[in-house]
Parts: sequence; C-alpha cells; structure tokens
Amino acid sequence: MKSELEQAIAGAVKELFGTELQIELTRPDEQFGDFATNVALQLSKQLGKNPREIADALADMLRTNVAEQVSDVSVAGPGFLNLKLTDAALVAGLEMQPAKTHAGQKILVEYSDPNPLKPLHAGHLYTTLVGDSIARLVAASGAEVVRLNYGGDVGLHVGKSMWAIIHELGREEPSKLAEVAEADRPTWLGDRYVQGNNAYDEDEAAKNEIVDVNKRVYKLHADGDHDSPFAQIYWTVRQWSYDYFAELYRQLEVEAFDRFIPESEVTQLGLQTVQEQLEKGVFERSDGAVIFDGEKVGLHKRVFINSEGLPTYEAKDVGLSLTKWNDYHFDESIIITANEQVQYMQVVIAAIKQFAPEPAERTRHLTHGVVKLQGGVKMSSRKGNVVTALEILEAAREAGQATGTNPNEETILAAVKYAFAKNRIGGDIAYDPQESIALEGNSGPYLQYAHARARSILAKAEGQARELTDLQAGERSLLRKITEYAEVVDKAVAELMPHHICTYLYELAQTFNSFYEHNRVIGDDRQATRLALVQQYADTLQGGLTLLGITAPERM
RNA sequence: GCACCCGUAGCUCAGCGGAUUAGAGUACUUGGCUUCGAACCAAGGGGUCGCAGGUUCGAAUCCUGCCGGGUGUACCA
Repeated sequence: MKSELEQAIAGAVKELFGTELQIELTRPDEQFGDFATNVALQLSKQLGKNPREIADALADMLRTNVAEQVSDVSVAGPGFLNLKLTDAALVAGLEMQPAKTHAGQKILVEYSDPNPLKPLHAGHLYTTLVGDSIARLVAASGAEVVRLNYGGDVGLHVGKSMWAIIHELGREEPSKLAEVAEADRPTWLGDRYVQGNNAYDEDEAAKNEIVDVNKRVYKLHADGDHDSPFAQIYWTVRQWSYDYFAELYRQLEVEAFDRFIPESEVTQLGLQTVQEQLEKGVFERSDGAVIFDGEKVGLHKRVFINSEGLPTYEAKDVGLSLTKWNDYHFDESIIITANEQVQYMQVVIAAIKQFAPEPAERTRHLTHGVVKLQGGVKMSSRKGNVVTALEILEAAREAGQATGTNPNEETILAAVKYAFAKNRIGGDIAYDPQESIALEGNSGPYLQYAHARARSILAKAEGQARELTDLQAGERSLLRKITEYAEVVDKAVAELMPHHICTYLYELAQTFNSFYEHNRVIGDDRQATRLALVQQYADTLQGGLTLLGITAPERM
C-alpha cells in the first residue's frame, strides 16, 4: 500500500515536473491523515516555485490517479501533502507483513558473553536481553540466525580468581571444593574474583603469583590437562560458572544459544595467526610485545601478544573472528557488547581486515550503555559492589509483591524485559529496582494487560467476526494503528533497534484501551465488525511482544 | 592532550536521513467503576530541546566552537 502510493506520487511528480524523485511517505499526526509527504517543499527549491502551488497541482492529479485508495488529498501548512486512505485501502493494509530483507542469509549474533569465574552483574542481564531481542529481529527478517556466546575462560581475570580459589582452599586440593554448598557457588566464586583482583592491585607478591597462575591456565589448555589437581579445580569451577549462566538464561526464558565458544577454544588460532601475520608485516614488535599500529588507519595502537608471550583479548578476538568465518561462512556477523569496546573493536577489525578482509567487512559491532544504579553509580564487579543479574529479577519479584496485585512470573519477566528494551540501544540505563518494575504506565505489564483484556472479549463473545466496513472514528483509529505494524518492524530491523517496537506497541495498546473505554463490543450493533478489529489488534500486539521475547498471556 | 558517545518537562525517556502545534511515562491536580477486566480511561499545569554561532524559506534534528558528563587511549576484558 505504502510503496504503491509512493510510486504513484513519484509518477505524478515526473509527469508534472519532469523530475525523478524517490518518495518517502511518513506517518503524520492522525488529524492530518494516514500518510504525508513533503515533496512539494523539496521541489520548490529546485523548481523555483511556490511549494503550495506545487502541492496543489500534485493534489489535483493524485485525486484522480489514486482515487481508489485515497479518499482525501489535502494541502496543509507550508505545502504538505496529506493523504487519507479509503476504508478499503486501510483494511487492505492489514495484509502487509514485515519485509524478509535478510531471506536466505546466515547471520551470526554474538551476545551475553559472560566470563566464567566472574560474577554475573546487571550489565549481563541487559546485554543478554538486548542480544536476544536483536537476534529475534534478525530472524524475523528471514535470516538463518546463529546465536553465539563467547566467554573468557582464560586470561588475567581467570588467573586472579584461580589464585584466590587456591588461596581460600589452602592448597591445590580439588576435593575441598565440595565444602562449598551448591547454592553458594556463584557468590563464592564472585568473592574469589574480588579477592584476587584486590590482591593483584595491592600486593606485589600476590601479583607475581597471579601472573604465574595465569600462565598455568594457558598451559593446562595447551596440554589438554584434565587430571592434575590444578586442572581439576579449574574445570570444576569453570563448570560451576556455566551452570550458573544456564540458570540465568533459564530464568530469563531467552532463546537458547546455538554455541558457547570459550576463549580457550580460539586462543591457539589467534596466537598462531598473529604470529604468522607478524612475519608478513601486519603486526610489529614493540617493547617485547606484538602490536598492531592502528594509528596508520586513524585509530590507536593495541597489544595483541604481551611481553609474556601470552595472547591478549585482541589476539583471541582474531581467533574468534576466524573461527566464526571458517565454521559458518556467514553473510553478516553481529557482535553486541558494551560501549566501552567501540574503539577497541575498530582496531581489532582493522587489523583482521589486513589479512582476512571478508569476515572483517561483514562484521558489525553494536554497543549498548551501562546499567547504572539509581543515583548514577556505575556497577563494577572489580570492586565488588555489584547488583547481580539474578538480584534484579529478585528485586522485580519483591516489587511486584508490594503492589498487592501478585503478578506471576510471566508478568515479572515482561516488566524486566520491557524496562530494558524500551530505551534506544547505546545510551546508559538507569535502573531503579522500584520504578523500573512498575506495573503501570509504559511497561510490560501494561501491554500484557491490554492484550489479556482483548482476548477476554474474544473469549466471551459469541458470533463471528465480520469483515471491516463503514468504519466509525474510534474503529478507524485503532485499525490505522494496527496497520503501521509492518513498517515499524521494518524500521527496527533496518536499524537493529528493538525499542522502536516498544514505542509502537505502547501506542497501539493506548489506542486500544481508549477504544475499549469508548466503544462497547459485545452486544453492540457493530459487534461483528468490532470483534474482527479486536482480533487483529490482539494478534498484532502478541506478534510484537514475541519479537521482544515477552509473552502475551490470555489471562493475568 | 587526542578519539568516541551523551546532554529534550522535577525524574526516566521517545523524537535526530530538517518541515504541519516539541511527545510519552512518572510525579502533582481533577473527574470516571450496577454493563465486555479501573494493572484502565478522560482532563490540567510543567520545556529559551546544554550554550553560542552557521547552513536553510524552515533546525531538537545538519555543520563549527564552547561548557558539562561518561568511555577509551600498550601489554585487563
């Protein structure tokens, strides 16, 4: 519908003024119409004519050319062309589906990326939810999506935790791990990380030991060691971490990952590749380390292999990138991380581009902001003052109890997911355990409620829904909003911005609630027509919620 | 120092490939439940869109400078 009209207008422009123009119809305020365009304003400059004259001429032509779809063409303001669709055309808009812009493509989406042996904080919850909804968007656009989860099971942070674990156990004795109760494992590990981190910063001797432990972890992987006491401790606590991640994903009810890629799996390939490319001049030696001089391409220098001979995160990312390429030959690889890695990732991708241009050019890095506590304090797992991912869910449940409405788990999840999804990706999120979970206003529960109400009508009503004709004002407003769905999803997919879905669904639900308040469905003369409308509305809302990973219960 | 991101109602945020009267939520004030679910609806007050220039018939939106905040800037991830 939209594109047909755009072509019709482009045709009219060409016929009247002889210029080729790409028309982009917008959705104006309802009082102006269903679609609007400012072509006349754009044309006035290049034609040297009054924009209103141009608009009037176009309006005249359109009134006859698109009379079938458009009931009214008006010129307003400085020269806007406002179009009002006929009821039939508006109803036809229900057929519009989101475009399959990525049909036939294989797209990798990497997100969540928690590190074993470190705590899962609120940021992990955020990045997991953002990644899940982006992966859903990509899938909705027709792509074959591969969900990847990359985590640092080797590296300095592991050295820190392992050092503290051994310290806490007293000696390298795996059986002593049994003293940690299963339920206490996550916090116990989190405490070890903080302990190791503090020791690294404050105690020179401990720092040297940690550096040594770190090397032992790399060696353990190189040797395939699963039997030494040190290795047994490592593999056991690593599994504890993976179990804990699984618990978070289970509680969040996010789509399952297709593959977990531990850093240890790509370390060798990364190290080897960087060494090879060092020979070829992509990398260079500097102060005992191997670096990439990003300054040559307007970025900054980065260390890929440190002076200890160990690969840094950079080299491992090289290994990861090549592993993805070798295993999937993807059309696009999306990586979702926090903002602080923006410039880091640019250097890494610039380096990879030197010797593996294809995966580098097909990689897209999306970033989100940090989760802040009320008052603007950033959370840090290094200092230990963290709100963990599961604590956020717990806080949500408590806040839900406090409202007296006793929301179930479905509603709690909707509240949390929506609170994190409704903001544009990129900015920081202020998390207020009390407010972000509020069950009213622009929230997940509001949307679920607006859905359940509609389903309730449908369940109670007898008789058949009928086709939509001779619409009244309130009915038309609701239908108009419903038909915007496909356009909104297309926009969210194009920008990979799930918040557009939130904004739209909230407006849709508001439109319905207002309709509900002012129009009776059951028992009204127009029951059949209104049932059809309510049905369309409920299905649309449910579809949108699904894209956000939020359920649409029939009752609540 | 340099690079990147951000600065819109008290608070939390949409809007930013320029355009019809800057929008929501929340908080505050007020009205609406004997009829389909009031987790709702209806109405009201509240903004020099950080500041100053520039481009344009037209700027919250584009450009430049400044101020304020955040992040990154060699062996952390």
